[in-house]
Amino acid sequence: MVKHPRVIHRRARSLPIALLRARETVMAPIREMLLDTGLSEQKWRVLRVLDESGPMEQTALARATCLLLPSLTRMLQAMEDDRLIARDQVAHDRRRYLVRLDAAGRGMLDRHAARSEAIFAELQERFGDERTEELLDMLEELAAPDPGSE
Amino acid sequence: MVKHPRVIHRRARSLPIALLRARETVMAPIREMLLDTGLSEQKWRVLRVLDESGPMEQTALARATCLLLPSLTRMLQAMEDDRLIARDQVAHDRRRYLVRLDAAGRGMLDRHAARSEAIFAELQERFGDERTEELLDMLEELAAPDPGSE
DNA sequence: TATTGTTATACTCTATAACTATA
DNA sequence: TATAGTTATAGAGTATAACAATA
Repeated sequence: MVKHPRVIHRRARSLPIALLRARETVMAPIREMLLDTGLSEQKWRVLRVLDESGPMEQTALARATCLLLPSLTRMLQAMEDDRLIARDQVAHDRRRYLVRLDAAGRGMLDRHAARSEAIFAELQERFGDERTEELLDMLEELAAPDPGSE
Repeated sequence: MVKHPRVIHRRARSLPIALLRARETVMAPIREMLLDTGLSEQKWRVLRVLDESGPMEQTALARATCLLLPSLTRMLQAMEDDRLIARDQVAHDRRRYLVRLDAAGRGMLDRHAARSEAIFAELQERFGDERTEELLDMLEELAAPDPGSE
């Protein structure tokens, strides 16, 4: 007599949820920091990506920040008013705009760079330098589109 | 003559953004799957956590799903109407409710278990079994509250 | 005809505070 | 007095489609 295979039927631990929880933990002190700035987490992300990767077109920026283009459009309008970013129309294709950091955005990043790096350093100490790098490598690989698609 | 140390001023790659991008990549096929169910990502998360960890009180469930208690309250009300979950008042403390899967929720999970597991298996193949486990371990450790606080 | 970015709209979740009931 | 959960409310982001301008 063979037992029915469906015994307890507990599923594997969830990678998306693990990623979310890890992110919430890491973001907690950053969120606290952002209270002073009046910036949403998303706008801060826009600044960070521009700082990391330099000027980008909006479609690319949307991908890089994990924001939808319509959401990004409105954020950029507000951020442009606040001199956080500036947009330069591309000469040879006037549909496109190159988004870059503007004075207030650069200032915002500079003012919070020390705190932001301290938060990360604290985490690195808790988690280990090598493992932190390893984790970042794995996450980047996980997010990379499968080779051959670009 | 010593060069000024602030050379290019490029910041370290961002762990929160890396976590977000990885999550978006992993979630993409799940989101597609959820289109059929009519469930939001958050409600799906509630079901998955209950499936993974069994019945829980609402405050614990809010923590586990990374949702705020007021958001969770309204989601649970709708999910209760739809028989996705049920709530049992705790006998010895009538402020508390134990949330558990109900018939429709169990059915929903069962109907999508195969697809959900296939998505994860595909990822595991691309990424390697061991490294996937390792990644999950690291993420859980990262999300763990520092020892001594509980 | 396809692509870049915008506008419109409905909806959901976030976030905070104030509240109820139980302990 | 403190805690579990609810309600209220404002606001921001999500998601989809339709649109304008340009290529």
